[in-house]
Amino acid sequence: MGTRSEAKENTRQQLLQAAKDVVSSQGPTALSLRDVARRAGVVPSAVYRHFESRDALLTQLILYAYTGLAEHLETAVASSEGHGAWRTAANALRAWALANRHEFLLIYGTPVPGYRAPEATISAAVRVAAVFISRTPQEAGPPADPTLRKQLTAPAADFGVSADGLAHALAEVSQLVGALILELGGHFVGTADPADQLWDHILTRQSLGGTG
Amino acid sequence: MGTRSEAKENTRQQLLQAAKDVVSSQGPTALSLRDVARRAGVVPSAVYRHFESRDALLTQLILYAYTGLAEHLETAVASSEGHGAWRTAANALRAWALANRHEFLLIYGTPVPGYRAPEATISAAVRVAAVFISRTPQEAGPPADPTLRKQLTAPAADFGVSADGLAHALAEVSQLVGALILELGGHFVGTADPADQLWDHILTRQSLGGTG
DNA sequence: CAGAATTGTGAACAGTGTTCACTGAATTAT
DNA sequence: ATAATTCAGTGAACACTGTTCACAATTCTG
Repeated sequence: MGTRSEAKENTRQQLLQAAKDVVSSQGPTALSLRDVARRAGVVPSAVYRHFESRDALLTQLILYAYTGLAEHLETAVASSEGHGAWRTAANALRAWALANRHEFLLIYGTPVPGYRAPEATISAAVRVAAVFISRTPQEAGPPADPTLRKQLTAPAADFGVSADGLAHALAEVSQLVGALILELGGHFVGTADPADQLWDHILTRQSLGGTG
Repeated sequence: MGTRSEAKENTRQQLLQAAKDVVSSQGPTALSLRDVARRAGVVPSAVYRHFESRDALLTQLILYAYTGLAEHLETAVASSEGHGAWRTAANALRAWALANRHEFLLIYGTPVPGYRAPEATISAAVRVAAVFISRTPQEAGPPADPTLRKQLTAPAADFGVSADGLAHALAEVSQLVGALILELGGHFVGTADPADQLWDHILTRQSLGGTG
């Protein structure tokens, strides 16, 4: 230790860690650049040596949230591959969302203003999507419309599934994300709260879905 | 005119209108109390004669968003009652969400920090939910688990449907909201973008769903 | 008409993100 | 080895934010 670039990396990591702590416990709106600097033992303007702006710092946190979720999902499905992989992935998604609600909402909640996804974030998002897309049953549900199939054929090829399979996956993931958003937003209070049973019910519906 | 209470109502309405304009065009994070005061031609501290805080002002906007959506849905289904009412409601939901994205995210996106739903908001939320719940097919999808059915029986009675029907509605609404959240968040870019066809596909799946 | 109530004022406070001239030490070039 | 350059970190400033408070002015009430 002792080199300048090492020092730079150190305080950068301290800034990131402080920012993660704040977001994880209080959410992104509570993220103050000055507070982060304070926690890292540095003056506010020093943060600009490492990040272009407060939003750029937040963008980094979004990236970490994506990769954290992707790794969580991948290890979950890896330890129980085969049948029921979709259910395993779905349950891992919910477990992660409940344990990291602010990070989950950072990804799937209201987009942060002026945020344009950088390349690294996109690939991390694809990692998350791939876990589900590659584990969707091939011939479940009604076939996609010709227009939809045409739209999805190319991207489906990238994931190694059929257009119908991708359409199926997108529809099902929408349901999972929607249920979690509603649960985290307290929209099930008065009906399905806690939402554990409803979640199981949704998974059962999904595994029974299809034309036959 | 000329009375004090009328004047109070006037500036209050001006403040609300200004706030609505900002949120509608730039989203809630761009809502500045000082800016709202400026637009209403009043000094910042005067806002506190009408609203407890900036968050209280935002809460009012959430309420307006709820009632606006509820009215939109109700008129949509009223003008085409009968068969296909669910599809009509769903399409009205999407149309409203796309035309009022910030308001939609105000309701279903990341919850604003420190927000506790007041009574008026809850009843408006119920209005929205009721449009869908009362139009769900009774015997579609797998039956709910005993635990889930027990949980949902009482609230289902309030809506005049069975517990299974409510479980069905909650699952389907989750899918609709999830698809819209993902669409508005740009998560379909690269796959189902624009998402019109995927939306239709989801609605078709929903109308075909069920055990028979 | 006198007194109470309350809408709006203007100044102040603590906080925010961001910019910029600067310092001092580590790196590189001579 | 010495001089030049790079650059992480500093501290002061700017324009902004939400919020509070003593005060003025006007309307309502007894």
